[in-house]
Amino acid sequence: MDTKEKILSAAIEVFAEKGKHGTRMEEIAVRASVNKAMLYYFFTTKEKLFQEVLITALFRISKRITDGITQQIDAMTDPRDKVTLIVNKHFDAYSQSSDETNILLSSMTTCPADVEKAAKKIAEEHPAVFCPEKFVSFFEECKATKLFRNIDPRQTLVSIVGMNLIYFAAKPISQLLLNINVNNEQEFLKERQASIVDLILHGILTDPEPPHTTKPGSVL
Amino acid sequence: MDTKEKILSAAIEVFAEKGKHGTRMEEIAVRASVNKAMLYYFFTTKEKLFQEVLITALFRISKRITDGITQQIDAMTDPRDKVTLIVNKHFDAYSQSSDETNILLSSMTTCPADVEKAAKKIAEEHPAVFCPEKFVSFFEECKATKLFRNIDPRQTLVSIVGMNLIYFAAKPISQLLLNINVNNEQEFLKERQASIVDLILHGILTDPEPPHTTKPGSVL
DNA sequence: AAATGGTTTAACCGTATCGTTAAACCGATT
DNA sequence: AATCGGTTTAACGATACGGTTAAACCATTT
Repeated sequence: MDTKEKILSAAIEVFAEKGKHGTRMEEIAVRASVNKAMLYYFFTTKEKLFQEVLITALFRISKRITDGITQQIDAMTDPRDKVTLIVNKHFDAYSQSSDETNILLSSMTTCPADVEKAAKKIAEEHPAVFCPEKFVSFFEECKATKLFRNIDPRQTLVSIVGMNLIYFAAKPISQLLLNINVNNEQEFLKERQASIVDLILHGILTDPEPPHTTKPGSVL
Repeated sequence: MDTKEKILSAAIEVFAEKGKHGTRMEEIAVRASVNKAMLYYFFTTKEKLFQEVLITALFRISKRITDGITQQIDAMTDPRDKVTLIVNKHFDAYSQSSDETNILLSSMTTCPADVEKAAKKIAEEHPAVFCPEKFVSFFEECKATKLFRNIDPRQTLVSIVGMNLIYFAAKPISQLLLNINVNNEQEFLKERQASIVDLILHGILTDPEPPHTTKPGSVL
């Protein structure tokens, strides 16, 4: 791994832990086992390094979601399975890219303008990985065939993202309030994922009862 | 308003905008029209001031939710109305205490330990405002009468919080991805709130169809 | 082996920012 | 009017932190 890569991955770690403003260039240098001046040699300024980190994080998450879905969705016939896949892939992406998710979450609240900039750049340069409209039109189709109730596709997407993100965003509070013993977090995550799928399916399907063929989507 | 109060409310504003680490004591002083030394006179250190701010924020949000619900829930007979009320009051609390919500959101990701500490303190000192168990037992009752499906009450609560918080946490992204024109945000918020209620009702009720008596819960 | 150019280093600079301090202010008490 | 305690101020450390620089290093080319 060359120096620039070492810096970038150390930066992702530190920014994930401390947030944009809590991060010190010195700490990134130490964690990358690199002289501090190297950060400025490759990235010019903290601001620019952070933006590169943010773009990388957002890109990785989006790619994970999109790739996971596009690889499997065509093999499916039952729209119920497709919805399940969409929900599961969101959850997987957030739980598997936890550093990237943390960066995104903290940036959305402390520097939303940066997030907007990063999102716009990715949408421009990689339109294939950023495709909410695909989901929207899929939902529209299912509404047309009366398989889905009269729901707002965009709102539903926001809700899916919200339910999937919340636990990662609010770990301390959810654990405290809901008496989750952190010992078997794995177990809890599985239940959480299943619960989201269940709520969404019953929330949007006209007739949720018929069991769908398989249980797709990886679980951690 | 005395000096200490002036400092605290200025601090809430600044911490909400800039986050814990992005906030400068000087800026709080200026916004409170107070000499910087006064911050240290009343709060000793930035760390302690922040913790007071965090506790205040968490308390206000919790109180808003709890008060709103307890005032109206007893007048209701239909459990559908009660669920609607619970969801609506969460949404109202987050959208009305936007500074406090921002503080909570940014702290959860950049300093979760502080949030945990604050939450524990409130749970100890004000057990009445922190009552997730009430919601849980309400859900359990409705499950017993077969009015609710076999859902996990704790997971459902987390989902309610998640769907209600996500838009405030992720404004830039949701707006960008979902083509929401910020012009009529009010309109969007109403739709968002209604959509969450709809999804939850259909997601957890055994038979969601019978229309419920009134549309309770304030809308902004 | 000299030169070239990308890479790396130690040492340093300036300023932003947390926090301190000693004195002044000022209303209430005696 | 003297004093006393809570409050406020201007000025001042100390240092953490972002960023710079000039020289050294070193692999490759000529």
